[in-house]
Amino acid sequence: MASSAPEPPSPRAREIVAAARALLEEQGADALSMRRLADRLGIRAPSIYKHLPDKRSLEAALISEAFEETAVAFAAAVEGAEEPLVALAAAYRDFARGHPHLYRLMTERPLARELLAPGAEARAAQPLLDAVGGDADRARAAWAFAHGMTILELNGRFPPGADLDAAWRRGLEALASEVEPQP
Amino acid sequence: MASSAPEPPSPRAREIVAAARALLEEQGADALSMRRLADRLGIRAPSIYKHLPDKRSLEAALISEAFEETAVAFAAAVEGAEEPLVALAAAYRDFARGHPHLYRLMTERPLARELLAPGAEARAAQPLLDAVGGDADRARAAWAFAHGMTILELNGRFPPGADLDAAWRRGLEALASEVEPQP
DNA sequence: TTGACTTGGCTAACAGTGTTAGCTAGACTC
DNA sequence: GAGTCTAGCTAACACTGTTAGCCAAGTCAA
Repeated sequence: MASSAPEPPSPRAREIVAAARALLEEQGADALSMRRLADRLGIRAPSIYKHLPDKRSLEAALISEAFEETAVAFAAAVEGAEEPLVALAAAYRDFARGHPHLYRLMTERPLARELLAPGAEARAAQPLLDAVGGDADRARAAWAFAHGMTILELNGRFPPGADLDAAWRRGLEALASEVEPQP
Repeated sequence: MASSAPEPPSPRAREIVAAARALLEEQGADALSMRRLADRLGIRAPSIYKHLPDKRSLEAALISEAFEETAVAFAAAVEGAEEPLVALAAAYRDFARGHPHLYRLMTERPLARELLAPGAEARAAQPLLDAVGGDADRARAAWAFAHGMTILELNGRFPPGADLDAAWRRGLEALASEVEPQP
């Protein structure tokens, strides 16, 4: 039933994924075609299928890798921070701005979880849960806010002169504190 | 320099856009190809180009239409509401759940603003600005939160059992009130 | 050393995508 | 009636992901 257990990638598969990463980051998702990827590797597109079952798994490998990187970056940002949520938000935004195409790939479609490295998604999410003291509702609201700000900015959806730093601050202030129980 | 002024669509063009809307809503973005659209209209794909310059404009027409619809729905939701931001958020979420493929089309890529009906985007945004009393920073933070919750839900990114109503409430409570100036 | 098997390339091909060029039947207009 | 415009058509191009089948080179066991 599961389409394919995520076998540990061979060295050659890892080379291919690395080339795909470079291609994606340099030229965006539209440029990440099997033929262009093969070109970059000096081989023909069908040869890629000797190492990876299909394009979905290639993308899943990129996403797994990105989850591991964000897990490290976010944990470092939260560690010892005075305002963990603010620090985490800054790290989140930095990652997305530094890797816009990768960030889009990670978020814009339903996740092929069965193809990801087990636990990668959870490891990336852990620093946020820590930052809000385990309050899952607050964590989800904060993630939604951060993702919304990020993707709307990446997609150029805010007006040109908009002060996005101010909007980030406004949202984080609102979400930073515990909510008092309703009287 | 501008790729093409958005000429007022001919009646036939409007029929084509209507068929595209139905196709999109029923079967999703992947199904919205020029050939499948032509099939539904009983013609061949190249004939569509007699009425619309390209697929981008077709999508832009769908997005314009959706902006007009949301402008009406959101204005109605805010009008006379006790908690305008909460009412607006409910209307926003309802629209996205009722038209998930259309919502994705509207938000997932940079907007081809030059192809949209002039003012459509602004009309759709106005109710939010009203709901937050003209505070642009709060409006952007609220939009980001709502879009984040919406698209992460549509993409199945929250864990299966997650109480999203609670996360929505948590975020809206935080964003509903003015922020007191920092002491 | 030889024979068998595996690895990792290759070409050719298929069905699908958006799009363009060029043809034409019919309707409309002077 | 002649000319022109409209809205369809077929054929084709350059792409996309993917499969089938071939083959040279390397590995390994008898």
